[in-house]
Amino acid sequence: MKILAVDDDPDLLALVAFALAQAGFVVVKAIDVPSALRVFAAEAPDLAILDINLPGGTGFEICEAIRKQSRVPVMMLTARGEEEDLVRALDLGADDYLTKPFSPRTLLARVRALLRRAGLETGGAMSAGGLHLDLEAHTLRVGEAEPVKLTKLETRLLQILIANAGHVVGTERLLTHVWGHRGSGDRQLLKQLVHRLRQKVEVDPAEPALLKTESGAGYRLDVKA
Amino acid sequence: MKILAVDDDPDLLALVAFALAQAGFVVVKAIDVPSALRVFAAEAPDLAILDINLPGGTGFEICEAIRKQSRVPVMMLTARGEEEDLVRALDLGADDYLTKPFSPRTLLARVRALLRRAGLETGGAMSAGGLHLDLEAHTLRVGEAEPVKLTKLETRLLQILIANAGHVVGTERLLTHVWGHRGSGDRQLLKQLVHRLRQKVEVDPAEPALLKTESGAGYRLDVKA
DNA sequence: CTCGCTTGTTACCGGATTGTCACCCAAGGG
DNA sequence: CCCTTGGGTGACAATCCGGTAACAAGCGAG
Repeated sequence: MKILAVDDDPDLLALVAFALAQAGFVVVKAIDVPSALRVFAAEAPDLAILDINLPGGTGFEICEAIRKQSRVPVMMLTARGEEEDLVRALDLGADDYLTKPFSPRTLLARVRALLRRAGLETGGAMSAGGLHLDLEAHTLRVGEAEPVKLTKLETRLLQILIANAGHVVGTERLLTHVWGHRGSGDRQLLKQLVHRLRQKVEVDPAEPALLKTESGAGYRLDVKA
Repeated sequence: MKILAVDDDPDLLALVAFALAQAGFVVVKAIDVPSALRVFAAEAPDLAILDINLPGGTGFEICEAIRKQSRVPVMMLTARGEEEDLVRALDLGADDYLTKPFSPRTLLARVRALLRRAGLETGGAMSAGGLHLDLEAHTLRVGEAEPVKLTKLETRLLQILIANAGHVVGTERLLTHVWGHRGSGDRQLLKQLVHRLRQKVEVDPAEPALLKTESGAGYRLDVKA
């Protein structure tokens, strides 16, 4: 999920970007009107957060330009908190509005609400540590790296591992979750699946940093932070 | 357009109802949790405005109950303006939030924004990137080119793809949206539909620029504005 | 009824995914 | 030292899945 954040205050922009990145969003930034429009066209973000007061222009212009070509949710930020701004923003097609100062938690709650309203929240996405699994797109993103494409079985395996991040998941449970039933004696399948998954997601597949083996028990997803 | 307003303060409720009625909405009212649920079930409103503080309960309960059965937009009202309320409301699936006191104008602007967001106000047209889909005329215009005529199924497919432009939409979701039911095993229909649609809209159907395949997952509408 | 368009069905091709087998290595017990 | 066990690895086969074509079945308009 990609979010465009526009603000001319470097500190606030960094804070917003950090909060969003922590929550698993990809953030693209801009500091004025022209760069915001350029980035929007180039990156096609899923949501835009626009400061109203910008050097040489306002967030209203950006909002208006975005609305002409797209229906992505737009959230406006303002320090003023005046009703005029609010009404004007909503009339221009903005979807929400936040008054500075705001807490990162509030920002995230509102962003999530907007995405859900827009029907963009996949419903099927989970994350743990720096891992973000998209169950619908079958992709895994490790930290800020490019998403990796996964197969159906790999997705199912990661689903249960991420759901139990940091804890050992027994071989039997893995087998039944991924293949659902089976003589459940088929450990070879699991070996292969883990092997193939490691080739895709581990930096050094011979020395797994994420998908740890718990000898005699099962596997464990190691999450830092 | 029918709106449910819930508040235990008769004066405020009357004010809200009046403002909404002036703007052309049909308003149904309730003053506590049980009556709100009853009215909601009986009247099936298109939007709900809920006060948080109610005698013998809270608007949260109503919101939760509504969300279990419906996706209509919900707006919460509170006098407190505490962040806890905001976060909780949004987590429960509320779509917006207004702090008392508020002006009728603000209320209306927000209500309209919500309805627009919910797609209840769309004139039967949607666009993303350079694509413009007319749901009534069953036509698609790509950039500045001549509109292409679409069949019913093709329109439905594009509808969900455009609504999720740039994102993978899983096979299952596509099947249920277009055909709505099916043992969901009928991937062949989807294959054919996509194939036929590509013949119509892609410059080079063998090398799709718009309707991308996400192997093992689903399809994605690629928007390069 | 017939024409023409839309939708559903069957079949085949090629590449990706998954299942199977054979073998390696390391640890542990007799 | 030999054997067994559990896991990792590579190669290959079976199967699945998407793209394509051809054709049949539905269906509305005239």
